[in-house]
Amino acid sequence: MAKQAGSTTRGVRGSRTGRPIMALLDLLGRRWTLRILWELRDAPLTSRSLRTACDEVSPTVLQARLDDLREAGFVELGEGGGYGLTPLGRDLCETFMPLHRFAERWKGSSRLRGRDELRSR
Amino acid sequence: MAKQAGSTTRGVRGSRTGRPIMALLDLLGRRWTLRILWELRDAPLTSRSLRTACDEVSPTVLQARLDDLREAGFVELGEGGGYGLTPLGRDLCETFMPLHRFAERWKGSSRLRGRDELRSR
DNA sequence: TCCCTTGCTACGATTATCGTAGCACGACGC
DNA sequence: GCGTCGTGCTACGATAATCGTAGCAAGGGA
Repeated sequence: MAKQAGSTTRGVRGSRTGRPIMALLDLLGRRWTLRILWELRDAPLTSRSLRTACDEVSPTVLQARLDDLREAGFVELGEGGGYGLTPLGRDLCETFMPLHRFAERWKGSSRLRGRDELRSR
Repeated sequence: MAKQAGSTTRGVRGSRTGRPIMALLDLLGRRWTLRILWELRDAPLTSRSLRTACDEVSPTVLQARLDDLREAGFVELGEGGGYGLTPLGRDLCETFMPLHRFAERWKGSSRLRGRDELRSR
């Protein structure tokens, strides 16, 4: 068991605390989860175009996150293929929309350092 | 350089895309980041009580995330000790507050499976 | 001095994520 | 039938992030 990425069969960390906010924060705190939801905000995407949209994520994690999000009921796989948000997932995305405005304001406060120091890539 | 956790000196992934929302989604997508912000939402906490509040995170990651959040301008270390939100960080937390309501509704939709399948822990 | 708490770090072990390649299936044209 | 394309999805070795335990230096009382 615990196949490769191991997130599919693990459930949502913190779900036993009885506080759904913790389970939600944990789910959204996994890498690429927020990004995937963000990229699906407008229209459904196929797994491959979603991968392209997410800066060529490795398909391993992409599938793991899609499984997580499907299990959570935020994302579904359409009949003709392509991943899209469920009504619930759309609600969640609406909740995140103010983040866009905030991000712009954040940049405006010159907190994002100008110099690019991405030496590890 | 690139000390241990390596996130302090890495900058925010996606910052070179010019889209601050990407940098923000990446920062918030790191483990424990959302949780830390959530735990600081009311009052400042010392590093140790913050660690307790976050279900005993390992101090390595806690310090790394605190460095990230301080660098981003969301969190600051008070003079008498204890970490608290900056005005900007408080704004970000306000943006996240609707998430609490959503999480309750999410639980209500019986999406969080009743059975606890935490077999890997 | 002793004790306690603060923020913070070292370092080996474990886990998640990455990157490349590839599978099975179905729809198309020929 | 046959080849070619796209779909969702997986294997697996390599790399990076996270964990867990222990510990440091500095400061504040008693």
